[in-house]
Amino acid sequence: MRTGGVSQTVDPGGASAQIRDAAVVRFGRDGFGAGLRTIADDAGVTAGLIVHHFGSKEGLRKACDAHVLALLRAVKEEALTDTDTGSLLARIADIEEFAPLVRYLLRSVQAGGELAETTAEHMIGDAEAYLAAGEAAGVIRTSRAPAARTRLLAYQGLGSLLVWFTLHPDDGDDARFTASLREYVQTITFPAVELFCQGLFVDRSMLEEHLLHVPDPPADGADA
Amino acid sequence: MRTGGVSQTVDPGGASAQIRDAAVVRFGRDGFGAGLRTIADDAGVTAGLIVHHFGSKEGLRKACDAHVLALLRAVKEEALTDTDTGSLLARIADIEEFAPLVRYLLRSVQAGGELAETTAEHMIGDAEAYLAAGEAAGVIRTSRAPAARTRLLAYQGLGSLLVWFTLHPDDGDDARFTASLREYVQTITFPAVELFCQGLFVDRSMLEEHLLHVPDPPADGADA
DNA sequence: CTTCGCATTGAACGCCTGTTTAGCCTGCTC
DNA sequence: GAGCAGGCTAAACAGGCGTTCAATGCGAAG
Repeated sequence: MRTGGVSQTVDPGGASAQIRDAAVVRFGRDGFGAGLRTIADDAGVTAGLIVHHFGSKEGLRKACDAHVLALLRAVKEEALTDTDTGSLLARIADIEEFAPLVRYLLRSVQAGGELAETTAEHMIGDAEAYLAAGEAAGVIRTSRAPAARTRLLAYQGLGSLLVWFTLHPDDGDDARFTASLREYVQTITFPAVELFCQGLFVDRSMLEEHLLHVPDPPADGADA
Repeated sequence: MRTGGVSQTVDPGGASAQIRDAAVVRFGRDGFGAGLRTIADDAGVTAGLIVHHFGSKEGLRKACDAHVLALLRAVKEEALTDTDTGSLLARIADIEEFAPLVRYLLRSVQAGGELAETTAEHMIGDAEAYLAAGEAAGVIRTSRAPAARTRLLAYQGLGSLLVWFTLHPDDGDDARFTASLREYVQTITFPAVELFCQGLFVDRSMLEEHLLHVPDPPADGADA
């Protein structure tokens, strides 16, 4: 109904918004190799109009990037900070309306590029805030390399979600995508909690060995 | 010298092997969107010959998949089982000769498909063996959901490496790729050891809470 | 020496890509 | 009502894609 293209009576935001929305969906489904004509068909317009509005395909993608980023930022504001950023994303995608956004975001991380970096930094920031709050509340252990730990957790959370996403292809079916993410959370939550609570090794000998060999643990994990 | 294409005096394995090797390098560098003519140029042949030998582009990719998988399997046999499969991959890629193979593998995981699944299963198998050995030796804690824990660790290891790989593009420079992976290991090792030794939370209350809500933790993490 | 077979080539094909261009058609302004 | 502006379309363009095909050259077998 929304993507009909023929009967947009209210026309929310004009045709360019409609194109952008269709592009987010199509890019998320098929990746960024999707053709302009396909997107144009989805939006009920022509390929030329896309170029007319966005200059080029890259312009369209940047518009999508900005749109998705802004929308997810707004949504995240309302949600409480979650234990795991991957779980947070999955929970957001559970709201049917936002599934395409999350899918677009994952495709974007998969493909690399500016939004991928922004997303990673964003998740690192989230993790940092969560860890700091936990440390202050006394429920999270302090680390000898806090920044590196933050980065590790963010990469692990985003990365395992990405691997799951890559390995469980939905055929553009939002319901399947949502169900898959739900299954991901269900599969991963318990072992994650277990790992975070009791670690993996029975003693700290390995850690102390590392501390001997590298007296100065990496202070940060930032680069570029 | 090896990829010269003009002066293959010994011709190891024939031209089809040469094409395959060039394809592994080019696919690893540019992704699977790389054109047949580009690969043909790299190998010093024509696009038609590739199709003649491999039937189609997909046939070429499958040949690359099989080749890379066989080669990395052979290499891994020689190496001792490492703590982390990501570290193992990085260490293999450190041998200059194998960097293109690892890059191809990561591209493959990034793109999804059969080799991605095989790789994931492979890493899960490695992790399982490592964890079982550790449990038997009494250095690794037992889990209430061993299979799910194994899967989590494999996904985290592969996923964080993949995110790093995506976020740190080398321009097809093997040295940069190798250096990047080395930096990855260096960045991630300490916080990983710390996490595995002491966990993240100061007590087990969160775990016990989960055990109350879900009296039967997920026995396995397998699907499909 | 001839003949066969196979690796290999270069050109062509049809399709799809992003982009450009010319023109239409609507609605607003004077 | 005339004229202009701009959203929008259809067609064409140049280039890349994977694939096909006829023809070449070479090396081995008879």
